[in-house]
Amino acid sequence: MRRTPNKRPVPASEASAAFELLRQESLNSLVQREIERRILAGELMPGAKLNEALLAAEMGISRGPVREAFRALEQAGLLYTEKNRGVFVRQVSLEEADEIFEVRAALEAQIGRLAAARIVPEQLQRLRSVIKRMHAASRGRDADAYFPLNIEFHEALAEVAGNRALAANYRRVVNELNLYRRETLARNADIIPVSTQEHEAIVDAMAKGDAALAERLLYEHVMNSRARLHLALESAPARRTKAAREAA
Amino acid sequence: MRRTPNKRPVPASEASAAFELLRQESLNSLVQREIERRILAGELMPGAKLNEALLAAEMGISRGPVREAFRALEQAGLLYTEKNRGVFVRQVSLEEADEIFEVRAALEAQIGRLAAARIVPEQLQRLRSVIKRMHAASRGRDADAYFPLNIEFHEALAEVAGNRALAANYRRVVNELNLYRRETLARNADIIPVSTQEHEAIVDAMAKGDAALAERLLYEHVMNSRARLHLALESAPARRTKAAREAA
DNA sequence: ACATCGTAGATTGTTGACAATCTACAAAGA
DNA sequence: TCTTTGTAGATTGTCAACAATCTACGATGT
Repeated sequence: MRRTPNKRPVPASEASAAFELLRQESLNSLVQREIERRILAGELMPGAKLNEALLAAEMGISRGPVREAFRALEQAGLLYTEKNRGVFVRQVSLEEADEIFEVRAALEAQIGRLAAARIVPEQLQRLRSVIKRMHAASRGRDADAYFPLNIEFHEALAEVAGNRALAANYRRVVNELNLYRRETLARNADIIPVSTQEHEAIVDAMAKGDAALAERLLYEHVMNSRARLHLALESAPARRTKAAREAA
Repeated sequence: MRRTPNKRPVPASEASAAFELLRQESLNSLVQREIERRILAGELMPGAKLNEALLAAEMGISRGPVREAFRALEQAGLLYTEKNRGVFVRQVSLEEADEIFEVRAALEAQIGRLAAARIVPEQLQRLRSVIKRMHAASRGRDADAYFPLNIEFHEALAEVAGNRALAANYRRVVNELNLYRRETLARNADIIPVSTQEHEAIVDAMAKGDAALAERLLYEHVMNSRARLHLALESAPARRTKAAREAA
């Protein structure tokens, strides 16, 4: 590191690690990951404003790298910029979410098709273990436990498909979907048993090596998720969120 | 504009236009579009290095906005950065291109499904007009005329599908595919008649409102394009490009 | 009381300068 | 001749300062 008036010396044990880190990562990529983490963790809600100077000060750096990270995250669809007014966490409307679900369905269908053709017993076993834990969460009606399992399941599928470009596109789309009202999305315990059942059918199709079936089941699974979201919105109406109020 | 020591006064007629432009667009977005244009126009070949200071000087601005544009284009998949060495136009290998074709196939299939359900006579007429011009290019074996028609056709389909998120994803993926050896891709006159025929079948399916057929035909059309690329590579082997040499 | 105007403070957009790293090339040694 | 070392120039990474714009709020006039 060079010219670091605000950083005290670091113990040698950390020093080499920090050295290696800074050797290949520049500040803007660190900032980018940190902001992304805060958004996905829910610390930054959709519609929230990000202050350049404040963020830079928090991280002990200047505004340049922060601005670069902003541009990358804007392109990734997580932020949007209003000139001379600032950058904000993107808000995804229900209409946009509906559209993104259709993109996700297409990508997941392709993931299913490829994964069914390439899956090996070891990977199949891992998927079944996830489903086993899903059943447990389902019996306990434990939505907080189910949510990460759902992510793990689809993430594992994306890996099995063995197509890095496809997996990267899938991840970006899912990230965008998470910008739709984080707090109400898929936190409904009622849908867990149905969703688990669909997951199980998908794995069964893959065990049989039935690519066409896996493709169709995954497509329908995504579109069913969308339908379940709409259903949940109708039954639990108009609990307006902070982000939604700020938008209005 | 403020503090412009290197820009002479502008005639009043232009002034208001420039004023309105700068009112909503910041420099980094202008730089971003300019670089994107140069890449898509082939002025910047895959593997080429972009010099921050040089680009900034060419456009009469400082390096800050240029760096911001770099980060956005990096996220968009058009550039990649090697720390302390610079940014380069991304090179897409044949293996990557194969993967991206599978992503494109999934997206186009979805476009086909949706477009078949939503297309109106006016849009159908426009597609048929494109195909008519394709036949003309096919008879004349005019690859230079066919290439933009192909883009226009698929672009029109993406519009008909009526899903902005899907169209945006489609465009990014196609842009990435164009980074695979621009000079050899799809410039082969032999494939024009076959490709035109496939396009025609797709439009026919949409005219019938057969979503499932349109979906399948578009999927196969993309995968056939991939196969035709491989075929062309085998028959016209190892004409190594400047970009490929630099990569080695 | 209400609307309009104007000013002060805060925030973003852009710049130029400095530090760190890389690259090319020449000098020194085997 | 070949390899290694070292140095100068070029290029990237980061920073701090300045300019332009926006926002909030009070003064002014009706």
